[in-house]
Amino acid sequence: MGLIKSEIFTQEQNEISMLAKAIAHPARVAILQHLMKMETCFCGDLVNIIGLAQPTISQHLKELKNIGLIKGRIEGTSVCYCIDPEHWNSAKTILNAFLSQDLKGISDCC
Amino acid sequence: MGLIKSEIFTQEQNEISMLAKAIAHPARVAILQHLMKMETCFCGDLVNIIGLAQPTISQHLKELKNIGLIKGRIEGTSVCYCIDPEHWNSAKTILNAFLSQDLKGISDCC
DNA sequence: TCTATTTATCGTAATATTGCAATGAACAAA
DNA sequence: TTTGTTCATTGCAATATTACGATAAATAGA
Repeated sequence: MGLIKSEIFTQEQNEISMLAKAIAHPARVAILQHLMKMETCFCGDLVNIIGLAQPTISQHLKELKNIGLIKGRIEGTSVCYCIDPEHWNSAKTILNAFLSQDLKGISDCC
Repeated sequence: MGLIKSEIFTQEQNEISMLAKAIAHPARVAILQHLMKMETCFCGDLVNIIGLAQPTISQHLKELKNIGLIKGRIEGTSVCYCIDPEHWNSAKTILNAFLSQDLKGISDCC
């Protein structure tokens, strides 16, 4: 089918999986790492740094923007992207809560 | 294409994205949440709890097992799954390191 | 105005993912 | 042995993702 049955899951489960999916590609990981490291706002040289074609980078940026992790501002003929601090922190909180649930009973039973 | 160009990324970037991909489906999130909550080892009633067909659950379990987040032990006619604590903690460390990189310069420039 | 630069969008091909029915394999119990 | 239970695997259809060439849109500078 290729179609996720989101209706049968909780909102939390869907949210966690959607945030994870945003990170589930090395190019998007690279973009986020770069934007985090930059003191100044980062623009479209991502194309040069990452070795993918410009339309491909543009597409990955769009996905990150759609889920809210980054935002962009047009500056002349180029576009300046940066992490959206609020959404980023919100995502961090949600994923951390999921990851740091402690394992009941050490559970190493297999 | 549909094919990720892993060669052009660092091992770290590939690892982060692969771990994220394991979590990038609500059914796998639900399975992991369940296994974390269970004091005892959890078996195949996942099919009843989550509303997906048995082969589908089996497939998701396989993916989680392949990446090492869970492991299974055959017990008579059924199979007992649980979190693999070492790999789980390793995954947690890697993802946390990525998530908690601090944003240089607050970077809210867009 | 004309040209160059930067980025987004469209269209498309290749591959991956999701989901399930059907089936098989392994074991337990009658 | 036969039957039932549990789970994995196979095969397939529908959809999603990844990647890029071609092109458009917007602006800057000559």
